[in-house]
Amino acid sequence: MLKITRKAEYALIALRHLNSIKGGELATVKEISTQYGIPQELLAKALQQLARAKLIEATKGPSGGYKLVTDPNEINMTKFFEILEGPMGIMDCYFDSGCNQLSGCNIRTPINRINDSIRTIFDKMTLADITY
Amino acid sequence: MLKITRKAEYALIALRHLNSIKGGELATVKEISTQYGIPQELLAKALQQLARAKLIEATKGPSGGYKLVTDPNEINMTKFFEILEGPMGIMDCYFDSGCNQLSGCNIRTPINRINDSIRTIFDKMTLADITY
DNA sequence: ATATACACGACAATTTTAGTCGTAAATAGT
DNA sequence: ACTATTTACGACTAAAATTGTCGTGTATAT
Repeated sequence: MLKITRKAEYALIALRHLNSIKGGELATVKEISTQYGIPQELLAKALQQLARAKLIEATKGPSGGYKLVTDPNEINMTKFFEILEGPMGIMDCYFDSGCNQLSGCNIRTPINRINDSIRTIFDKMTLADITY
Repeated sequence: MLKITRKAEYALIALRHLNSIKGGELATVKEISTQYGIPQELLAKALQQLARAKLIEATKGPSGGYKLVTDPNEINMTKFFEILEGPMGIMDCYFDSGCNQLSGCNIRTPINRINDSIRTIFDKMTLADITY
């Protein structure tokens, strides 16, 4: 429980990698997947999502690849995870309204407090922090 | 991602229910599952786990049921969740050693920081807090 | 005895996650 | 123009985890 997905894990490794390389340099999916032992296609999908969200930028063709185009201080982990996985909450009722409890849920309020605490942690932590 | 399981959710509802009833009174699985619209067998399993861990106590036979036998202030959420779900970490490498990254994982340290932060939240939160 | 309630392993169904494949589009180099 | 490289992306399959069910057994109050 409370696990992050591999896709998110892979994406985080890749982001950190992109953050570590110099200015305008690009890294390809192939390079990254080989270097860290990550399934190429799965990583590709994750990076495509990050590219759609404008965190990174793609260049197609030979000598293409990805580069980071957002200030690492601006990329917090809530945003990052929600790009890849959708809404982040320990229970769906944090976002959804469709709850089929019969006589009223007795834990919604405390669950939401836990959720808020976790979100705060992820809000505060940026890619820059992940880089040390 | 970062979801808790239904079993844990159900168990939390039940625990809170047990905490809300007076002193020596018992509540049966059937009562609780009916009242909150929870699958009976699944709730039964969760409560059996909590009973094995001595958080609650079972009485068999007619007029039997469960009651809380641990101070709600002593039941923190880390303990609670780990009874039901095993080790709590956003990535397995927080506990396992079997990691098949090739050239060394570049995110282990920050991941562990996140883990520690989350565990701290759950450590601090007890069943008593869940009760308001 | 009987009905009630917990104990528990085995099983089945469902959902989610992980990973693969095929095809298309852009582009650099020749 | 052709080729090799690289991203884009939907469809698909495989694997794993979660969720829910069933059958059987044990304890016990009446």
